[in-house]
Amino acid sequence: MFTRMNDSPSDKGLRVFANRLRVRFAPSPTGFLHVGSARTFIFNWLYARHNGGTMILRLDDTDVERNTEASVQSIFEGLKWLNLGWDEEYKQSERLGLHREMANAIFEKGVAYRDFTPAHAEDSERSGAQGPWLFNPGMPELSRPESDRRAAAGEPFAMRFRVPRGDARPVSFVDAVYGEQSKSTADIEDFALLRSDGMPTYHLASCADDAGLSISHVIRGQDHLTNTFKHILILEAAGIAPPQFAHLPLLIAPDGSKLSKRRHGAVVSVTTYRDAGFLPEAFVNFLCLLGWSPKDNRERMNGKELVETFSLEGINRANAVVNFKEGATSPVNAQAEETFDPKAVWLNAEHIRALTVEDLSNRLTPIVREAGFNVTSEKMLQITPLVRERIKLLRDVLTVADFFFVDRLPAYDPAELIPQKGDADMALRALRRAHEVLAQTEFKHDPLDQALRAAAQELGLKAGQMFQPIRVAVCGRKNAPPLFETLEVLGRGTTLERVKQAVEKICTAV
RNA sequence: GGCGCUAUCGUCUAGGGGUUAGGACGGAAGAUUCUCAAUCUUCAAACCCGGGUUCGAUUCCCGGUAGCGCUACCA
Repeated sequence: MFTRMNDSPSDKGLRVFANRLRVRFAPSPTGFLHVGSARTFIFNWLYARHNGGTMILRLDDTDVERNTEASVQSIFEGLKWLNLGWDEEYKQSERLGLHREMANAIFEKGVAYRDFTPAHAEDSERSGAQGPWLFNPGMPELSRPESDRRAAAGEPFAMRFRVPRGDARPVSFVDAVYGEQSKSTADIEDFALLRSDGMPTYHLASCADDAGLSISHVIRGQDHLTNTFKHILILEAAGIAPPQFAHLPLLIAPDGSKLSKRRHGAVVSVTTYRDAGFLPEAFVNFLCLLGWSPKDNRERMNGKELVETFSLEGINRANAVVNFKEGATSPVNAQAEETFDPKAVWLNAEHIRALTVEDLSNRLTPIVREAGFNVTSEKMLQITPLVRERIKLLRDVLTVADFFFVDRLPAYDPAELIPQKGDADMALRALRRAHEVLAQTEFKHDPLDQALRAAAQELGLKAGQMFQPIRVAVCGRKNAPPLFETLEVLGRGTTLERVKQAVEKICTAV
């Protein structure tokens, strides 16, 4: 919890939220919503809800060069799909005054200095990771009078934090996940607070806003673990007590590299999961299981259970692999299930089966309609129980139940109509007899079952030998939902028509 | 290069000084229903390496190795 200390840069912007648990998710709008970011959002949200705290969304948009409105929209789109919500919303770019005040306060205190080195035109092959380590990436510090003179002359400068070096000391904090952390100031460079265009850097803006918004717990990716030492330094200089930190292990690709859209494709974007037919609750569940465990062997959990069970103690420290298939193409196609982490797909199927028929039906209907089929809600309600245990992703309904939606069956191989250990003649006999039986049997499960079994016996066929040709005739393929339920939904007219067509198909094929 | 973090089945993980190292996904085999799916049963599959501490380490400590992160006027 932030407690105000003396010396704070300003009272403006430092609203005091009395002793409440407040967390934030602070994405920078430079791309789509990444699965790793989504998980960070979820963990923050869970922590807030579990403890009755406040969830804040803050757009960290201080990098004017890279931010785009499209990205803002795409992040909202992803978050909206997650369907978790948040309580307060801010934009860093609207809080610049606060950031500058903090920078100036630190400068006036003598803990920061101006660096007039021109900004490097950043290039991709920034190999600064080699060579000797520089405590000051820019230029040596100028005397204050000269610094003032050049600043007054209008020369642009970046503002750097002067990290104690000759009198190096350890900077430490306790991370809720990684435990005690410590690093010597001798190993921390003079990082920038303000860019030469006057915009704050991430470090400064983040600290100022976390303080300003009274963030009590900063839960973020482990890539910020070492940055935290800088943040502690900033906070110290500004006279503000640091929040509680909890760093999350990172989500990585099967090859151990970090998730990147360029290298790994659409599987790293949240909306891809939405478009492929994942249930948001299943996706959230899946992400939770990456780097966190309820420790009681539970896998499928709904939102309520997650909120009840979630704790920072359950978070582990090793990076987690999102086990998708490398090099997969568009996930919204027939191979979708091969593309995603198998566990995500399985969990989705689990959640689908846990849905009520009405709920599932409501989620399936728009997908079917968008695919160009006219289907009434009533009919979807009938079809849903037949597909529920056969689909893993919502979109699978299009391939599993297609024959319910079309007027004419797509072409299929007449050989499919021939039953096990049978021939074309057997198929013909079965179908002709089926046509007669179906013409006069009530289209309900039990009567159909009895009549068709009796017919099979009459013809000296095994039940399967009777049913299979009918199944293929009405579904156009061998693998389909149970026959009698299917016929019931299809109705007599369609059924008889398709059986008749099957008979003709065999005749012309022979 | 420097600094930091991490290391249990292919993947996600539980566990922890003495265990047959547990579960899940995926894989294999079988049972079951009119096919498929679902369900059930069974099987294969792991403590990175080397020292130390200890009666005993996968577990604790140190070192190595590997991976990841930071080392930007990106976040």
